[in-house]
Amino acid sequence: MKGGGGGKEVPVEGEVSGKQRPKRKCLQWHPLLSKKKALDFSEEEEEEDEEELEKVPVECPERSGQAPECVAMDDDGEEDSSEQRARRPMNAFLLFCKRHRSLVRQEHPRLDNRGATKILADWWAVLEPSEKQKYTDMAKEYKDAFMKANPGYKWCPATSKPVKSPTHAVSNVRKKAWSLPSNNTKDITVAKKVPKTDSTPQLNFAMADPTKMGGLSMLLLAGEHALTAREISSSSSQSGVADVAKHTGKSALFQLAEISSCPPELVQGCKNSECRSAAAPQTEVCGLSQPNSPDLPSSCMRSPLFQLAEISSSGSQASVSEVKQCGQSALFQLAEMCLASEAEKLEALSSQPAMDSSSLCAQDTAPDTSPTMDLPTPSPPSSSPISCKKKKKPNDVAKGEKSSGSPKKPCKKRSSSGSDLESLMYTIEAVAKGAWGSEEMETTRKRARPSGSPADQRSTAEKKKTKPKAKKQLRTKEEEEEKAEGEDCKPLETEGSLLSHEAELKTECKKEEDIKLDSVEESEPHLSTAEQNKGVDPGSPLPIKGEERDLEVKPVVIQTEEKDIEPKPEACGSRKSERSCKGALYKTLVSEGMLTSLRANVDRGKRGSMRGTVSESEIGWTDESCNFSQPAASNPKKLKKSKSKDEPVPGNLGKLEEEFEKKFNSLPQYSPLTFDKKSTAVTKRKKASVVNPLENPTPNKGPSPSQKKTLFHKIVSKYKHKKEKAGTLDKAVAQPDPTASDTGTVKSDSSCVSLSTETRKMGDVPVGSQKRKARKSKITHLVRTADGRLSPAEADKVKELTQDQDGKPLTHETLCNTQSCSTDPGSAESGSLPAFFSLAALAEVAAMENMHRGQRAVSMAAEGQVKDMAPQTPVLISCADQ
DNA sequence: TCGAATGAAAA
DNA sequence: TTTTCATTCGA
Repeated sequence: MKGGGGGKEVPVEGEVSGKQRPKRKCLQWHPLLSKKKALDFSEEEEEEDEEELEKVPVECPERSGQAPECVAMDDDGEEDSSEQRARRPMNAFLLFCKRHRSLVRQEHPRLDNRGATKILADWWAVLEPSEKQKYTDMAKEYKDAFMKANPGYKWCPATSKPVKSPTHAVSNVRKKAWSLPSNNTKDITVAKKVPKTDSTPQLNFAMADPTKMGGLSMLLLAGEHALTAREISSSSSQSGVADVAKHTGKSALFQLAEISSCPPELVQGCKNSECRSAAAPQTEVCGLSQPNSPDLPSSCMRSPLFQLAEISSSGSQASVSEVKQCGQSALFQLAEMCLASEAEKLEALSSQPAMDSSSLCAQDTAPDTSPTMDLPTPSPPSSSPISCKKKKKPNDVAKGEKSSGSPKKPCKKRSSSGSDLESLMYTIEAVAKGAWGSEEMETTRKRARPSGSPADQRSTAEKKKTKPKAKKQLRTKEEEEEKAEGEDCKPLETEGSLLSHEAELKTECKKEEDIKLDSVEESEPHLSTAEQNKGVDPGSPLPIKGEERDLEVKPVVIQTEEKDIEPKPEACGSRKSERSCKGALYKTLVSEGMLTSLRANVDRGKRGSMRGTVSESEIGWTDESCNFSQPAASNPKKLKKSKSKDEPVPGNLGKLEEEFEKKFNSLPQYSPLTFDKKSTAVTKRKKASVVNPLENPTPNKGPSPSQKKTLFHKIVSKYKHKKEKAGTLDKAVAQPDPTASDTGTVKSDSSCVSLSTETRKMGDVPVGSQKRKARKSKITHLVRTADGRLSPAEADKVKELTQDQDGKPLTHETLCNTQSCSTDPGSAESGSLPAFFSLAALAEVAAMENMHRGQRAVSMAAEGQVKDMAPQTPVLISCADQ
């Protein structure tokens, strides 16, 4: 340990830091440090955050924190003492690994890091020079920045430490590595704040804890909202809720939700009290994270919107048990209020019976629950944040996959509850209007500004004002959902409407726009798919629903929470009559639930849980795939943001990191498919199998499904043409092309072909240092014959894969069930598109399992043939599964 | 704590 | 030329 202390200089606070821990030894260097740009965000928020952080005694860094210079200082200090050393900057490969590991893990949940690393190495090897160049440049830039920050930095600290002892230290440091970010953050924050608080840095440091980081990052990423909320809750007094609303543009409701959810609130409210135990103020994040732990990872992946939702939900989750005590009340109340007001308006309209919702919940729950599991973990909070992090993750994973832990339910509900309310509101209105389509949009907008509505009268009026933004967000979701419903009739329109919604949202929400958009985008596909899968019901019921709902609306909301836990067959039964029309509520809930699950899965990035839920997988991939397929690819921003999720980066840094992340994110993230295509490596195949399904969904975002099909054909045709030229196209890198999905696919295809040749070369050619090369030879998974046959070694792997697939079936089943419920054989088309993606994936899997040729199937899929197959195959599969 | 990869820097 | 170490996180 360090002691840094001594060395450190840290003054008083240092003492605190003194406790600190060894972490400091290696501070990670963060590019931001050098830059230290302050975030755009209000500093205040940051400060508060810091303050909160501060509470935690952190490390010494404080000093470093004070000024950017400090960074250098730290570095120096580091030199002085091993303690402070900055971490060496990551090289291109590491950056690549960092960026893609999650993907690999997603694809191969079972795969451990080693395996993942191997795969990554393979990918890296396959990666074209131009592509690599990006990472190389990034690494260089990173290094340069690092060096600037730490002029005297020596790669090998002091005398090479004897491997072990130093190593240990290092290892420790590594884990703490995050601390570095924290430092950076501090620095950054410091730069901003420097003058203000010395202590702040310390806090940041605390944040540094991986655990916190995750949580914070999540929160931060989610948006300043959380921060804002904190401020508010914290009573910083600086900004009132209204102010916050202004800043964030959030709706009051939203804010409330956040607050309720937010630890800060808990903290304040309960701060000293038990709540804290659940989530300490500093730990708040942890607290959140704990419950959300699964989320954390996901958060990375998620879009801001999701994060927000999570936050709200998480808050509730975190406290789940506690929440009841502390948190939820406010949110729920608000929701109720809103509902009531709207209900009044809509009275005529109607609401669905709780029953339906419950039933839906139950369905959703299954999938969702797994991810949501957070609750169980909560206990851990007491433990240090770090512990929380790791522990939780595992838990999450475990839970995610199977679990059905009771606690989960609450989470879901909560998350859904908040949004549900809004969604319900919208839905109701929409129903009343009777038009889900474009009109809905308008409706939602109107709602957004509830002022007009009678409800305004209520105390909620204020809230409403603020709400609009939040509502908008929700709306988007709702709209999507609604659309989804409507999709039954008009699938295509949905997208269009979404787009329009987005546009609207943008106008209204300045700050959050991006985030929302992202979220929206993400959500859209999910929702649509989910809804479709579920099989939405007949549109007819809608009107009816409205009527019934009126009365029950409130109850529904409340019930929702309670019901979450319990499926409540009763409700289903009673309302079931309406069953034909699953209420919009259900959908909403489901959709939300889906989202939640997705989030968790996504976050996890790893685990097979994703596979379990199609939607989840879709989402996860979506993000990634987006890069490829989406035209959006051109817009790094969105992608980046979404990607930001990927990076678990520290919450504190949030802002700073964001910038850095942007850069980092800007780095192309290649889909497994790409690699697969490029390299036929078996491993990749596996991924591809998974990926394909996932990717398919992605496209959804962009073009409508129908369009996709068309595109597909186009692509195919293009592909053929291009193949000839392929050589040039080899790169097949994803996103770079603005052209979007089509291009991506095409590229991949072309790349595949061309790559195959090159790939082989690559494979043959030694990639890295010769040393490594030797090791590489060891790598079996890569081995593959030109034909695609597996080498013996591969065979083993294949087996493994098969097994993996075996595991997947459950997922499929679940999907199938869902679909079956929702989809009627005939309904197909609307559902088919979304469903089919997932199905396609399933089909692939099935193929894999059944076929020794699985490989081929995969390759096929990769090429895009799958798409053709997908529609049909899925059905078959579904049947089989069932 | 190891390991699996690659790369950069130091020894 | 060889070592370290950077990231990641399951065994």
